[in-house]
Amino acid sequence: MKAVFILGPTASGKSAVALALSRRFPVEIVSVDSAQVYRDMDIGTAKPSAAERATVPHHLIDVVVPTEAYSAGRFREDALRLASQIHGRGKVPLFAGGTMLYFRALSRGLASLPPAQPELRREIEAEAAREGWPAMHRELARVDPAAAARIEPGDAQRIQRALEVHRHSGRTLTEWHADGTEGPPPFDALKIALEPSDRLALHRRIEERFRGMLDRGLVAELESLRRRYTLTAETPSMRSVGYRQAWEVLEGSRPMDTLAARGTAATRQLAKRQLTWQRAMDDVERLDCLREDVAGEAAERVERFLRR
RNA sequence: GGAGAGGUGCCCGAGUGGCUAAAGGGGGCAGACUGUAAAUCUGUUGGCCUUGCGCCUACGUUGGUUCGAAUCCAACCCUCUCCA
Repeated sequence: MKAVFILGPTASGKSAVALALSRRFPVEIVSVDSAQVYRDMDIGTAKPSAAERATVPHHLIDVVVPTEAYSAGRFREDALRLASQIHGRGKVPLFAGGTMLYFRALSRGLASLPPAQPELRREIEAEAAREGWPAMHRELARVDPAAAARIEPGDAQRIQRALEVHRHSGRTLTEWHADGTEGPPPFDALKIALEPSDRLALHRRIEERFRGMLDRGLVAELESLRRRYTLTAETPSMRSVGYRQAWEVLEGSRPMDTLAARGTAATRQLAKRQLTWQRAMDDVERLDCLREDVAGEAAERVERFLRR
């Protein structure tokens, strides 16, 4: 069993490479993208167009509504299930995207942990609102000193998660982690990482791309999302790059004319974080995404890999 | 032409005599990261080096008051608002 991974920061041209590969090899594309999973969020997540999606099956796009929450754990399950279905059809899954935690969850596995408990999260949130996160961190230090030592007192999200796991299961996060992870998936993967040889060139591309999103109506898309769904600034989908900045404009807390600059900066930061992950990965083939013929170079690797 | 308000580090912005290389935010840079990850958090951010309670440069410009000025005074330059 084989699979191909194409990972890279935003605006590195992953989708184009994936599509090019799909014309030469019997693949189905599985998106590895924590924002493209949301239905009706099309412009800001740079989803492949309907026409592109018609040429080759794309999976894990539009799988939840924007009010829902997705997760790394759910991604792993979905991805493994899809991989086996695709293999069953005699094809090769092509995982393409930029959510590095999802890639990691897929290739190394996660510790088996209880999933998110929305009611508990609300409960913890309410307590934190009363007593402050430092107090919650102290509580964590009592039940799970190792986790508390690892997690910064200001890191509300991780404190919440650690307390949630403990309150829900009676076992600490540290104990769960000690059980180890699920391990690698049941297939061989060729991992191709797209990396820009020149960060500034990528930054220019990002700026152009974000302005393009504004021209195509990112703000109008968000307005329509707000009409159709019950969303808040804290809804996970609304915290994604571009939507968050546009949200601030619609709320009046930021002037419209700063949107392009703020959105571009946020996208740059995203790309940087993605690259940090990528650089730390081993067993990946690195290709310069700025090269004219990246797709061709990627195709060569895939050719060799599939023939092996 | 007259009356006000204002010019601070890459940007925004606080600061009315010493504790100020200058709060805070943004941006930049670096780092952490196990079911929210396009998330969340941490550090750093004038220059130089012999890395020192060091030297230099810096709060529009020039000059002045003072032991000491981003902070007070004068003149000048520029920006904005209102009146003509």
